[in-house]
Amino acid sequence: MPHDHADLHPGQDDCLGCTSPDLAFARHDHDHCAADVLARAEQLAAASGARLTPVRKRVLEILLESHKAMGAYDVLQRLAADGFGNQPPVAYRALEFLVDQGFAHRIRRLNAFAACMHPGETHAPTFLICKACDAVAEAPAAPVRAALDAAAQAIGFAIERTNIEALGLCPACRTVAP
Amino acid sequence: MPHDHADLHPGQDDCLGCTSPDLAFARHDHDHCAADVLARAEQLAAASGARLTPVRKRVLEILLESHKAMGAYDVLQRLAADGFGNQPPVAYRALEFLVDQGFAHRIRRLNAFAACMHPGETHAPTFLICKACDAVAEAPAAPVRAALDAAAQAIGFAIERTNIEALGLCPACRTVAP
DNA sequence: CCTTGACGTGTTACAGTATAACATACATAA
DNA sequence: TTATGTATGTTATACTGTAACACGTCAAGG
Ligand SMILES: [Zn+2]
Ligand SMILES: [Zn+2]
Ligand SMILES: [Zn+2]
Ligand SMILES: [Zn+2]
Repeated sequence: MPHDHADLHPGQDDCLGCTSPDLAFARHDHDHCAADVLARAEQLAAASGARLTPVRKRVLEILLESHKAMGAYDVLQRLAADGFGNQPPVAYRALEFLVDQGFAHRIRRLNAFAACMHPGETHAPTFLICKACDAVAEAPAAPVRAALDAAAQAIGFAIERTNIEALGLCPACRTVAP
Repeated sequence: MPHDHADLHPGQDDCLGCTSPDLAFARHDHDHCAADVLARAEQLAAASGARLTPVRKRVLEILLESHKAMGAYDVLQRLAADGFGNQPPVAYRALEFLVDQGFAHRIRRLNAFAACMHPGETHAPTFLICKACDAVAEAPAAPVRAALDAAAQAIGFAIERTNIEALGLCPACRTVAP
């Protein structure tokens, strides 16, 4: 989904940075980053008939405020402050919707949720979680998934869903604390 | 660690089945399977100085009763029935020890724990979880881990620990419920 | 011998995560 | 209109995990 962007270099016809895997770990124009993902999610929802209601959209906005994963109860606090319900199911249901639609991912290692940074694109989510700054990036996972599929196929196992998560240090935090 | 096994074919000098990844999904001599792993764990503990105390050993035995993952509270119930403490920390501490020693793995998708089926061998654990029969197998993961390392290295991320889990249908359950 | 310190176990109490079940509201369709 | 499906809100409860302290054992060092 091409879009205008003031910072584009001459001859650059799209904001390539928006889909870069390491963007989460680098300083970048995150307002643009988040707005772009939100717009794409809205388009996808409209196209598929999925109802991105106020609560659900608000939850996605909240997740998109940073590249960190948020616990359901943190999301809930924000929702309550915005006048929505303040009971756990309110947050969990909205999060479940977003996950089902592919607009968010569940990071099981953290008992938390993160906005999907490239909704619509089919991707076997693979997460790199920085233990120092808590940022979460979706890494390019095609080769990982292929290797996993091969291992499964070798023994006749049919994979339906995967959770691939790696904990470590992002490029920025590595240099600070070796 | 070679060992005697009555079922070995002539010319077979070790129980190769014990390390086969799909063993968890196939009918097999599980008593032998579990006893073998337990013996290996005991040897490793003795060699490293790690203290495989009664509670810890009992927890490993409990995990080894099947190829399924068990929740900490299920383990705890069993411990209590055996006369050990019946408070959560008793189970969690023993499980933590086993995980630290590489005698068990934590399956985050299930909030549960499973015995490691090849302790001592360095392995980046990758789990195949059957959603029908709940069996959990550790798959050969070297290629998966290599692909993940490559993806991480490409953006300068230093991986420390990984959780790679796949949910699906095992060979046996596939044929029953397509 | 006795002390000291490390470690393992047991307990209380609590924190954090998640869901079941029911009530209400609103949309759309028959 | 009435019915039906879906979304939201609420109560209550279940499930998962940890902090902190008390007690016992054992080995090292006085
Ligand atoms: Zn961003
Ligand atoms: Zn970082
Ligand atoms: Zn077995
Ligand atoms: Zn199965």
